Amino acid sequence: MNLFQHFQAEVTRQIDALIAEGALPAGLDTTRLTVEPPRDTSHGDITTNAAMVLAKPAGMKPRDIADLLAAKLDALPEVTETTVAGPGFINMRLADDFWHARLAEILTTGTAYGDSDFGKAAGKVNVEYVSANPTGPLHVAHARGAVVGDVLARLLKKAGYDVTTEYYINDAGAQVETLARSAYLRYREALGETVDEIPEGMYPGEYLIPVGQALAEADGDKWLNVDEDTWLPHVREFTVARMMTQVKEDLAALGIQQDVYTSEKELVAAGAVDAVYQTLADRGLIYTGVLEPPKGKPTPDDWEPRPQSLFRATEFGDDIDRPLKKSDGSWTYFSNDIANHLDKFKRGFTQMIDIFGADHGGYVKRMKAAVTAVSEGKAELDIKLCQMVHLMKNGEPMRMSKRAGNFVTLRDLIDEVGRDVVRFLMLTRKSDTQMEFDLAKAVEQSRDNPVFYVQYAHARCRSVLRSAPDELAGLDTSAEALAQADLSLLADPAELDLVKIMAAWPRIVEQAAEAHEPHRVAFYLNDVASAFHGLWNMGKDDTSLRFIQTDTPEISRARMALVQATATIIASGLDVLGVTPVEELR
RNA sequence: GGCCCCGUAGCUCAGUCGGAUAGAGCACAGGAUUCCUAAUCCUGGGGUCGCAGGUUCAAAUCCUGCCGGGGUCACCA
Repeated sequence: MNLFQHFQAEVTRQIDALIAEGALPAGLDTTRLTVEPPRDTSHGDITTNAAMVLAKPAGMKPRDIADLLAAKLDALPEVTETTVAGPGFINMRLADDFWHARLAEILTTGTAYGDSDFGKAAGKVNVEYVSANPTGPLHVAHARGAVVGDVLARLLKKAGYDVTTEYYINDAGAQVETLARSAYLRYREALGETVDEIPEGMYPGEYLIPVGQALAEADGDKWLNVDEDTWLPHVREFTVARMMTQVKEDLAALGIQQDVYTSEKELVAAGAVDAVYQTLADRGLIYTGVLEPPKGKPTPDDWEPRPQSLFRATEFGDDIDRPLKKSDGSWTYFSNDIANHLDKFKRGFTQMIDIFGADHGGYVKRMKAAVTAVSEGKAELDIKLCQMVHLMKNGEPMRMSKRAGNFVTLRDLIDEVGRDVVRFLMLTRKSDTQMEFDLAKAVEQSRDNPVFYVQYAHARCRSVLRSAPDELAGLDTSAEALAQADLSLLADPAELDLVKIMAAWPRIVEQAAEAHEPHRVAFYLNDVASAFHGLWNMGKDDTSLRFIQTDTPEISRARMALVQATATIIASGLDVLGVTPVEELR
């Protein structure tokens, strides 16, 4: 249960009661009313701005409304204390029983705690991420987008959304042809020819050597003495397929497997682009025009003012109208991507989320404009831009050149620090701010390393639970058994504080999902771990606060419930992040 | 020059569809070891929320204009 939502409904009910009594005028709008945790916990457990929101429409002073409402709320069984403070906040303190019930709820629900049907009514959501060109293995630069997209999808699922994850394969266009020509050189090499140097503009990477070998093995010299027109389509298919296999393997190493892979080439071949062009043309959204060269910077050498097919993106909030065809008459990348998004809309997605790198920032407005146009305003596109990640080692920036033998591929990074560490650390910053990723800190076991810090808290919990049966005469530490413990014995403020933080998890899930901000989960887990470590250390100063009290088994049992719940919450959060909780850290 | 993102403590960053006295970690100073270990915790100082206006009961948050950093700017993807 999201307790804040629960009390928001309660506050609204009490307002209705006051209206029925004639104490407040009818017809008040309560949509801006919020029930939240107060900024300062000394103010209470929950707070509402109801009185301030209602003051103007009711034509009353905020404090007067607050006094009326506070008297009503004070009568609720879960509320032990209400105060009116500041400009008209109503602060409430909740009964210990209420918090104990939340603890029991966590234990009986397990890691499903925080699951919600919040997103049920939102319609189908599509999250497209990575979508890297299949011209080579994934680079470290892809790591952030991959993690952000994957965790966002997991988060949305937990919040009740109907989510599909997708990878758009850019297998049309000139770059995959260049890839094919590069692979062809490796193929000739495999058949014994000497290729001194990979020409400028080709892909020189060694990863194409096995591709050439595999092709030679499969087809022998079949493609050796034929025209490019003959071999190119086959070599292209062959190479792209190999590259995509590798991309999928690299993503799998990060724990990512997308639901749907859409091929740009197949969309084009199926006529989807022609169709969307026709649709837009029929609606008068395409015209032939000449674009101005960009101002404020030198005009490109090959600039030629020429008439081209333009999409009226400016009608949907873009800055200029955007070209749909290249000078050779073929579709632009943008055209194909419009077809891609229309295809998603036709498959029933009314909410689309694209995860892009920050270098695609200039593409955002036109794509949103296109989605509005092709869906006639019925679909919504959110684009999350992931800023660059600077790889560091001991505070020194790492040059990521292949020549220096440094890390270049995503796989290298995973091999170096591990999948869980990559996943967690990519979420320790908001996605739209640049971040540094320090390879030394990433594997360090210290407070500096949030992955470790959270895992350590979980391991401590598990450790105590493992040793409890020995020290407490075979105590049953299963969650079901512990939910039956006398939780009223948890009365220390520090213990209750931990419960309160854990009880906030459902709200965190909903809010992070709604905001499309998966990093909030990582920050929340840090808070849970911090509260737990703090409680742990209190037992060092005051042994009566230790979890295991051999002479008072009932207290121990209640505290085991607290520890079990903490492990559960951390595991639940880590599950959203796709990180495995560890049992021990030895 | 246009557009997008960022600007919060010495450093790295949080900050809830606008809410009360703006928070955390690092660093610095001092202190705490029978549960998983001081790999952790506690206490302390530290701020014109880039600048200037505006909107209102209330602005780090929304609007406008500047300053600084990054990205991007027909036909590539």
